Amino acid sequence: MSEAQIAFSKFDFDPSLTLDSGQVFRWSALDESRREWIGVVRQNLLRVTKEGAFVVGGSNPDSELIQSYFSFDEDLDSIFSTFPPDEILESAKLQLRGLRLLRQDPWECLISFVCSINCNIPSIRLKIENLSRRFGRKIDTSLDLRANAFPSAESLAKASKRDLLACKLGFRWKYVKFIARKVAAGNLDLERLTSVPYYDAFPELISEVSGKTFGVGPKVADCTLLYSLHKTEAFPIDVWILRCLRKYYGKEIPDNNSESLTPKKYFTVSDSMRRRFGKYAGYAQLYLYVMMRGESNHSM
DNA sequence: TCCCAGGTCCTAC
DNA sequence: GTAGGACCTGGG
Repeated sequence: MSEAQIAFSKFDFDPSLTLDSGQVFRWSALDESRREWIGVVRQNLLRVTKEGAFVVGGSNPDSELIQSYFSFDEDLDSIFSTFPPDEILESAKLQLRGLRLLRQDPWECLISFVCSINCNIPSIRLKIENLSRRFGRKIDTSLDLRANAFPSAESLAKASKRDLLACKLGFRWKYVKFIARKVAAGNLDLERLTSVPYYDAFPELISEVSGKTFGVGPKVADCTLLYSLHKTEAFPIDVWILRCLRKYYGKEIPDNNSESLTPKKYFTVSDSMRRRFGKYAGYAQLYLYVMMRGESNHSM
């Protein structure tokens, strides 16, 4: 095994909770104990435990990249101390100690959540794996397994409908291709959004064709902003969070009995949660989401 | 065989 | 603005 790039001992970190939280789809547990995980981070293959990360394939990333990926620059207790008194969140914090928000590659994250549209988690993973195997660069590793980096925007922009369908993208193929072309052409600069405030970055991510949105709606945009660009004000609303809010924060949800989530309602609910939880609302979202999945025992 | 899934688009009001 | 249906496809 390679030497540890970075030791995690001084950080509040639970690999199982973090890497199987639904914010990322490229990690697998190496055994039943779920203590060791293997996954792709940009061009590298990493083995991760509670104690540290080991590079087992690809180039040699500096430890800053890994620190940043796990957001070790942020202290979870300090973040929770910014929330208003909240029994539900306090309970989630106790249950989910060591769950961290990641800083993924924004391009991969965006396409991953496009792949998530009307899909369950195993199916999302399959799509991302298929795309990587077919279009991504192979990662050299001494381990007895195959690993590929996530494909570039250029390679997906050039991909044919036939090839994208072969990756089991279904109707999402046209969204992926459209967004890939936009990024490859330089009309959407995701890295630049790192330094752009949440409210300005959000509309830039919503892709449009002649005035109409196409492929990236508010949920996918918010997931990308939160899980990769680290806009912690983002509060993605999906069916699980909606169920959670109805159950615990019912008063803040307009027309509480309707299942549908119109764009206007999305912003109303999301903004209301941003006002409630503040600058780190996205951390609250992550904890509430994982708690809800755990309650229903329906994850994976 | 049928039903559902970390949404989004389209159409008809 | 809003509700309701369609959408590819793998897995229960």
